Amino acid sequence: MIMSVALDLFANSYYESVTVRDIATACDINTALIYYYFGSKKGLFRAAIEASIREALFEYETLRAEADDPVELIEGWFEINVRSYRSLVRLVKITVDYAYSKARDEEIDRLLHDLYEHEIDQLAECIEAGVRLGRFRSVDKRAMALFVSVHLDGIFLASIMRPGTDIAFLVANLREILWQQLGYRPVLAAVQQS
Amino acid sequence: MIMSVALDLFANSYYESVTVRDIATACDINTALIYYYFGSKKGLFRAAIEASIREALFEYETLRAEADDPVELIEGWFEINVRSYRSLVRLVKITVDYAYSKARDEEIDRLLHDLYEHEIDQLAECIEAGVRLGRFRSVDKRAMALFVSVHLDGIFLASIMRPGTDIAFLVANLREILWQQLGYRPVLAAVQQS
Amino acid sequence: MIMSVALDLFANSYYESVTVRDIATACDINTALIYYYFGSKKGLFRAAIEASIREALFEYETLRAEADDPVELIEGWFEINVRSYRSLVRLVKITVDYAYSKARDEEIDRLLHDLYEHEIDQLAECIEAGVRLGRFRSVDKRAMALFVSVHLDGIFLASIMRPGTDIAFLVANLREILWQQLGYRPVLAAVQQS
Amino acid sequence: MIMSVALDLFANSYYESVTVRDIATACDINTALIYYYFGSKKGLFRAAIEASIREALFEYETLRAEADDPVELIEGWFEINVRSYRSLVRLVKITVDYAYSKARDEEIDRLLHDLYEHEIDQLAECIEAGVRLGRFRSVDKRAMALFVSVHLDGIFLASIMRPGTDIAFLVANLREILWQQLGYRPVLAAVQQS
DNA sequence: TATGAATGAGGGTTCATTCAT
DNA sequence: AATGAATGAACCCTCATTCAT
Repeated sequence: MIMSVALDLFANSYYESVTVRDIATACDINTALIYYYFGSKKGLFRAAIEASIREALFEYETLRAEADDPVELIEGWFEINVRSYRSLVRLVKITVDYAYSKARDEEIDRLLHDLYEHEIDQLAECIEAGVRLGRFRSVDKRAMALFVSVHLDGIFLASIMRPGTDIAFLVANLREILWQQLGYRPVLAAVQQS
Repeated sequence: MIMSVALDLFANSYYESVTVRDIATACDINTALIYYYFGSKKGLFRAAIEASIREALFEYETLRAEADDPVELIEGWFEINVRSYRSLVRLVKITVDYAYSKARDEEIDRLLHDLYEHEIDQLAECIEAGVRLGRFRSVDKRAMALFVSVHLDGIFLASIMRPGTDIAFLVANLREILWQQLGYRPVLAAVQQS
Repeated sequence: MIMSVALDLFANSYYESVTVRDIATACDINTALIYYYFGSKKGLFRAAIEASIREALFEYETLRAEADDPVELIEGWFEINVRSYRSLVRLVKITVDYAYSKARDEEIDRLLHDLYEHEIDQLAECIEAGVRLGRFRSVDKRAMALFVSVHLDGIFLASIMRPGTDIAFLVANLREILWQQLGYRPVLAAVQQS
Repeated sequence: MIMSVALDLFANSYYESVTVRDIATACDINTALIYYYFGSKKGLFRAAIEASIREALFEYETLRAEADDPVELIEGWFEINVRSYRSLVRLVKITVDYAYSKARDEEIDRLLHDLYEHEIDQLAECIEAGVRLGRFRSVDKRAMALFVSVHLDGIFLASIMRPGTDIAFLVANLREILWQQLGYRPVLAAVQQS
């Protein structure tokens, strides 16, 4: 699909430095065809970023449907972020680009806001549930959720800006600190259990 | 100074979407003059990013010269990041741009590496000193330093990507968690109350 | 055809002083179209010079196919040079430009070399044939061919540098001297009278 | 002197492709100084070409003052052209450039015309003298002079356009043909005599 | 006499976009 | 649905030239 290629190209440089011809060539199609499908370069960008956000939202949604236990959910959430690391970093990159672009789009703005809101809501809910179940210490659930979410962004940013960053290590570090903050003793990782 | 204006413009959109004419107009000078001084758009970019990095390094250096106590140094470091928030976010933005630019430059690469290395070294040193003095719990000093540094990047990224982000709050949050992790009780008014 | 217009413009001033915009305007097309077809100004120049050389080679080839008698061939060759004088001078001019251009091109170099080599070969062959048939005095055929070829260049150069030069007269002059050198008495009307 | 450097640069590429900065740099002076001395780029070009023409005229003048015998004069003339070949080719090149430049200048036009006229006059005079002395066959002196002059231009052009051209050989060739045309038997060159 | 700084005009080239087919 | 040809606007950069010193 055209959008997938465009997404990769947009993620690998700037919006402005990816030419429509580049995308067309990468897709092995004619330039004009992109206009036939997406109307404009911006239209293609919007479609691509929307797809990427929806994909990320879908993964979180899926996790929620599959797990129930708060610890399990949080662990699953960390796993997703390590597993889907590539496409998430890509999304972060494109979103940074978008944040500075003049061409704001309400639909995209709402989707982005939803994505972050959703992430924090879900984390906060898990924490609350854990507290309710007496497994976590009582903390400001939203502040803690925001803390984790922001740190994850930091990890993605680090993977962009600091060559040789070990994402898995940083996520593990964050995870441990989170459990400490929540006064939770993990059972020394899922690996041991199975 | 031309570089300062250029820095602002580069930080406020992409490298590619800032035209040399834009910069010249903003500086109220002739386009050709930029080429007279910097040789090329890339040359200007390099000069600007270098200046920004040096400025950040200089602030850290100054702090180190002024303070001695580890807690004081760390508090000072947090303060710098809140105070110089605008120019640091600007640097983060430009650096992300640079990370994806094809035109890598050894000098800039080294400066960026130094900047991060320096930051972590200094934090690690402070933590070690605190541990030696018996004021902090014994922890993996480099992992902890990396944790703080990465989280700070996350805060800057959040301020770019999430409208309405309260940097001061996020930094205070990080600070508190750091002290907790280090087993240190800060004595600062606002924090004491909670 | 774009190339033909470009050829004229290139021939009428320098390569550097003909702007792509000039050519586009003269062709009544858009500037970008030239890049669409030729990739660059240099590309257009190369294409134009190549076409000109091929055209000249083609004329000589045609002559050879049509005539057989050495005298006839040489006379035909003189005729071509008088008849196609405009495009040949144009080629000389462009070639001088090219000789001083930094952008040498193997393909063009070979074509130019071929053009001159071909001219001399053909003249030498004619002379040899004439000698064999006992119609010409025995001479160093290649030196004589080179002599004629070089003199023709001189005529073209003169037509560029000396306003009011009468090409036809100079060619007739050269022709007469050649026949004298070859000990041949032409039977053409105008010449017989003198 | 500035003019000498400019002459070299102009001769080695086009007028338009030599920048005033190039010349200034080559002279190790400031760009503005050229404007101080010559008023404009064109002014410098005019001064340079004038100097070159005068130099050539001076050489011919000198020859005339030194020799008297027609054969000697013609031989001397051939010698000058071989000896000063480099600066003469340079003049030819610059003159071709000039011929196509829009910036015609009456003074330069007259000088150029004089140069050629002078050359032909002198040759014609020599031929006439030789005929009068019974050493040359009776010929159309001006046609013959023009023939030699044009051929020499051809040789210079060939040296520009055909790599590996042997100027000395071509001049010797021309010389021999001239003597044949004049029915003069040279004493098998100065070399044999000494 | 000599210079560094500054400028306006324009040149080659690219690119998003459109149109006829 | 798909394409090759065509375009206008703009971009980076260079250059002849001027000016204050």
